[in-house]
Amino acid sequence: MTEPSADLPLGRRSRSRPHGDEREGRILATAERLLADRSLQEISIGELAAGAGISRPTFYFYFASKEDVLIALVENVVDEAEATVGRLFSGAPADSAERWRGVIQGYHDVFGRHRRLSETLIEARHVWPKLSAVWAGVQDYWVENTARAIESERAHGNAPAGLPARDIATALLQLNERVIQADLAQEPLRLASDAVVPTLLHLWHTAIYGVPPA
Amino acid sequence: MTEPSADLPLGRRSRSRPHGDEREGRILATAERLLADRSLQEISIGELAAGAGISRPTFYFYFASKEDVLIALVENVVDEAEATVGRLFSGAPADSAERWRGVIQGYHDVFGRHRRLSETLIEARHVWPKLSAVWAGVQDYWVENTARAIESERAHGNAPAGLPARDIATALLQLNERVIQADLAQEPLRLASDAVVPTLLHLWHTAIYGVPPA
DNA sequence: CACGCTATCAACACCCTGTCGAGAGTTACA
DNA sequence: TGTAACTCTCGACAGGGTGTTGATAGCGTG
Repeated sequence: MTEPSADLPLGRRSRSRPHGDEREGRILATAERLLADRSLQEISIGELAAGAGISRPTFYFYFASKEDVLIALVENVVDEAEATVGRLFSGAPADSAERWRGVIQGYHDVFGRHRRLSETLIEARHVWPKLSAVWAGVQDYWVENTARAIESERAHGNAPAGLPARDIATALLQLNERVIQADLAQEPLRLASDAVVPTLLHLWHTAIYGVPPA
Repeated sequence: MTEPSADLPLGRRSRSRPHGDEREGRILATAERLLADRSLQEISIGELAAGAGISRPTFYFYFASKEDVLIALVENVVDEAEATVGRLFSGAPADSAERWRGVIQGYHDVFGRHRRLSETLIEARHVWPKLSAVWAGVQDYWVENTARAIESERAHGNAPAGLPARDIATALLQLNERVIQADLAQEPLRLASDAVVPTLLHLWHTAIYGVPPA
């Protein structure tokens, strides 16, 4: 029994809830608290357990790994982002430049509101495959919406035809991700915080319409 | 003596070379070989040492850490990139669209030629501070050159004035990094390999000139 | 009240890192 | 040529992390 049996839902063990839900919440809260100072790699499962007032083996009763803790944390942020940005895609766009600004600003705000967690997410994505899949789903949702919006602008004659809308949308969202990441992590080479949204908007607007924003 | 004395060059111990240079080369070769299958995090120093035919403590005679091995490896790729792309900035640009295509293509080719190593570099950047500093220097060199080229296009009346050239250059290079990373790592959400250069070129061209490439 | 389920943890096996100290081999030169 | 210094090597250790096992305590329910 060294390898995990792949036919069980590995995430957490049980979904009945006598009162162990509180423990679970305490583990999550501890993780978010410790994340303020150190990366997830530097935080041990022992610390997470101690912070929640349980022993290390008990941690494994609630989560199969650190990765699962992170995923649970990330799901909240993702929900928040969809609530903030998703709205902008569904409503009728009054002014298109304003719509794109809203998308970029929203993306920037949500990540900024959970700075350390977002940083952790984007860094840890490459290390943990399950997290990677979760994040890919989120990205796909945004690319899909963006591509549809670009096509709609083209159909209305507001934007010229050109490269596939989905390709442009993919590149633009990866652009956002990287620029915002550099900002969050205060990387040595980054845009000044207040230049992030204008610069991104410039790239989005020229890429979509062929002209800079008004 | 638990903490390292910070006044020594920690990278390697000595610079006389009886024949230990060969060992050093074997460690690097082993690292590059093992990197083909697994991430650097998954490769232990014991394996690196075994691959080079030495014991684990002996590894520490040549390198202070795995990070230093990676940095040594990365320096080669960086030199190659500067040789390929740097040339394009110094020569007089015949056709400007061609020049930018050359920059993007060069960037893409060099990374593609060292796929796994580039992937490792970009993922590991966040984990290891010394590597992070090395990479920041490289990025800065490219941003500087790109910003100068944009300003030169503006001065010649080929590109309109607008946002600070350095901000645009920073965003564009981060765009490249992220899009190429997704391609190298075969992330689920990525551009098709042959769409990478055209799409990037479109974003660069519209961002700099306000119009799509011819 | 006894069975099953939730919840808990001490102890274990294992792997990884980095260091210490004792040496073997080589060179340099007195 | 003997010895001192320097290069290079590794066994053994200390310390820390992960994930599992197996024993156990309490709770609810038929």
